Amino acid sequence: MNGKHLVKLGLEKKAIALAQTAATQRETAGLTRDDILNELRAVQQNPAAYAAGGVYAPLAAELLAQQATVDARKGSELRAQPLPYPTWGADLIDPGAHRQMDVAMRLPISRAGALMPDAHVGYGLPIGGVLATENAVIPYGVGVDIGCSMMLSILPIQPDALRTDEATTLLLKHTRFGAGVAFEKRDRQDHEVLHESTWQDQPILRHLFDKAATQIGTSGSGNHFVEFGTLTLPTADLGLDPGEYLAVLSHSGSRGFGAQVAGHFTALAERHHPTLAPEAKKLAWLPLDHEDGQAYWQAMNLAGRYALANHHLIHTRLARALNVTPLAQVSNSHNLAWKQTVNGQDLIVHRKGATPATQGQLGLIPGSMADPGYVIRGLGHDAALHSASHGAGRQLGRKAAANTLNKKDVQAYLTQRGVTLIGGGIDEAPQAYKRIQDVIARQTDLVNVIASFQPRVVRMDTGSEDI
DNA sequence: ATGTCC
Repeated sequence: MNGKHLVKLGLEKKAIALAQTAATQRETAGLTRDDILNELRAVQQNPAAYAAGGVYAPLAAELLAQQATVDARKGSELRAQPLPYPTWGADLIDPGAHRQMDVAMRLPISRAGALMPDAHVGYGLPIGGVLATENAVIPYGVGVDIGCSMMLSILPIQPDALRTDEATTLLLKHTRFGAGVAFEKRDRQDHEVLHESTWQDQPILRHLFDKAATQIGTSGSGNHFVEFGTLTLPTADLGLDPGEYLAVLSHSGSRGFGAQVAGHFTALAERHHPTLAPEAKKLAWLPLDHEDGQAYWQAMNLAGRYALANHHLIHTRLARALNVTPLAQVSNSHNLAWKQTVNGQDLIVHRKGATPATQGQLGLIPGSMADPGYVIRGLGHDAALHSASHGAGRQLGRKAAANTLNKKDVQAYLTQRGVTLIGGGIDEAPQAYKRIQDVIARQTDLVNVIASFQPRVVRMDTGSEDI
């Protein structure tokens, strides 16, 4: 037996060496060359049958590994051309966001997608991107802040009945902001989400429980906020008469817990797809029929419930301090994946900075720290995968905002609109965002606006450079 | 988004 025979079988370097070793043993056992070659062909045809043990086991293992690599590469290959997808407000969207969406639409698991008018560049899927996949979930298609969401509480209080200084005191006393911020043990908040048995189902959830328990009820950094403002309801809805109401609006996420879940499963997804093209690396996915995909799905949904619980605690404390019960509440997640039927197919719809907007569904689209936010009802637009924008969207990146905007202009903008700001960084300046009115105008076929909310006293984290 | 590597 020599190398030539083995090359003829179609074996490669490492496999040839293993085959040679096995063949030598079989020759010693008295088999003819033709018998051995027949055995080798049988191993090639069905390596799994020989992997458990015996003289051909090392060769069989190598052949199985080779096949797995080939399969993985094949399963991770991008389409030559992106599937087409509709865009709302293309005139407001920079080319970078489209380039990212194009890569997402080349994934073999992608089936449909849409770009919302607040879209801008993010990690992996662009912010404002909606992506429907088959039997797969993309951790970075959901984003780092899993379950990031909005909540509005409408209070039985006239807007001018709460003075600005009173609102300021309440926000300072009852909200906590900043990366890494947690409550002291004696101030720790409680919520039923912390009592779910889900926390015991995975090592990473067990590990992150303490962090989650100490951070629940806090707000993070960046664009997260809690604010008092005036809600204007032009026609009866939400079980309320038309009129003006004092309201609390918050933007918050799943804090360190969600961020670490996202990091863990993104790394896991990348290991699932080692041959994925570099431009799609941050779009690595987990199959939902695999235990890793199921684990992400469970952790993601827990982070979604946790983020909403976070809002509830913030709103409950503020309402209690005012000695009132909210008349109505609206909330929605805008960083999450949902099971949804698309064109008759059961798919996974990722919304990364996009508001679910199925027919009649309530949602919240905030503007900026000084511009109005809107309560909307979805119109269930099929091509938008029943979605809308999640806000105004960035016009300037954080660095660009810090470099081009100055405190004086931001203060003037706030003063003109009668907005008091506690904390807040220059990178969150209203001028860093697209005009919310423009963004809303580009999606009149996706949502109906039913009420507007003008911020009055806003609390955010202290940014790298204060305003 | 997150104490930016559990």
